[in-house]
Amino acid sequence: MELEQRTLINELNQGKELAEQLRSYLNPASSLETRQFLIEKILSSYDKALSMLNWDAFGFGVQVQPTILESRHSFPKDTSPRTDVSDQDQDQKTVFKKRKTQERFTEQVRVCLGTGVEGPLDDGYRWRKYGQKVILGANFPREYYRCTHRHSQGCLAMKQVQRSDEDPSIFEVTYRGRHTCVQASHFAISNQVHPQQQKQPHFEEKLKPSKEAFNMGEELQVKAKDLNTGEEIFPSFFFLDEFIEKENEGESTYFVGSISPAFISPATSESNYLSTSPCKVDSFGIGYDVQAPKSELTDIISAPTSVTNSPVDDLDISNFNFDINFPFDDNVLGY
DNA sequence: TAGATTTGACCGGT
DNA sequence: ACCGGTCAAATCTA
Repeated sequence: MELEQRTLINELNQGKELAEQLRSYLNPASSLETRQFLIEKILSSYDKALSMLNWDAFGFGVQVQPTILESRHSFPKDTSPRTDVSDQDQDQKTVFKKRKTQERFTEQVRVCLGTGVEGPLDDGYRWRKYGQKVILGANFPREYYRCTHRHSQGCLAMKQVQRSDEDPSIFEVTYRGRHTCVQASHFAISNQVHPQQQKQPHFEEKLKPSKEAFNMGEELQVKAKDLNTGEEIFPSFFFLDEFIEKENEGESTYFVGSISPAFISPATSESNYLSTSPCKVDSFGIGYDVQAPKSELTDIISAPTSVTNSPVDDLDISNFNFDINFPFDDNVLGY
């Protein structure tokens, strides 16, 4: 808390000083690069400060600028982050009322068996398991997860994972609430995030046989394209290469393609890269597909399967440890 | 040592 | 009373 306050003040002060520096460089004699450099640093400082305020780390109870697009269905107001420990008792009493009113949706995640994969693949968010329950009539226990940043950022997103009885290769993942946290991509900018944030989600830790395949080298570039707009999405948490709507027994379904083998193995062929077949097996024997009802999926902002609403949209990379002395050059700045 | 997981206890809804 | 969901202390792990 104290550290965050100091960091916030530091960022704001830095922004002010840089703005003053910039003012002194406004004469035509100074180079364009210098001015551009200063502008970027100023923006970076303010982004960091605003990001911290968005976390509500100081209990201001306000969001400076919503970082997540509003859902068409509004979420309950009372699910805002808890800022007072003394609220815990009352929170405990009202938890079930909240549960009923909270937005939720379910997706099915298929994982090919016999590959050492024992659970759904990483969905891009960091989750903390808080419970496991044997469900009546179900062969497999239900697992309960909440967002790792529940306490640090007041994020109330949760999910349940239930392995299907009929098809053990299918995991039904039910998401509740939406992410209000800022999560760094542990794939794309893992070299910039805090060491604690670099730790891979537990699902990935279970992928012992294929762990090397998931080893994100710094040189590995991950790109995804939204086929609807042709727009390139980068970085992507989910490495989705397709986002195709199809009709399925009268029910509209988003069919999200398999994890790109290009992600798992950059050396695999391009034909695999565009595969959408369920449980596509790549050279490492890993497959993945996701299905969710369109009507629900589109309502859930935090839905990890939503390309347009991936956490990346909420994440300004400048928020994460861009050192103030980071040597921006013209290429980086894009001028 | 901090953060994650496990697991029995507890709670509220039905 | 039963069941699903959550808590929290104990334990694990990097």
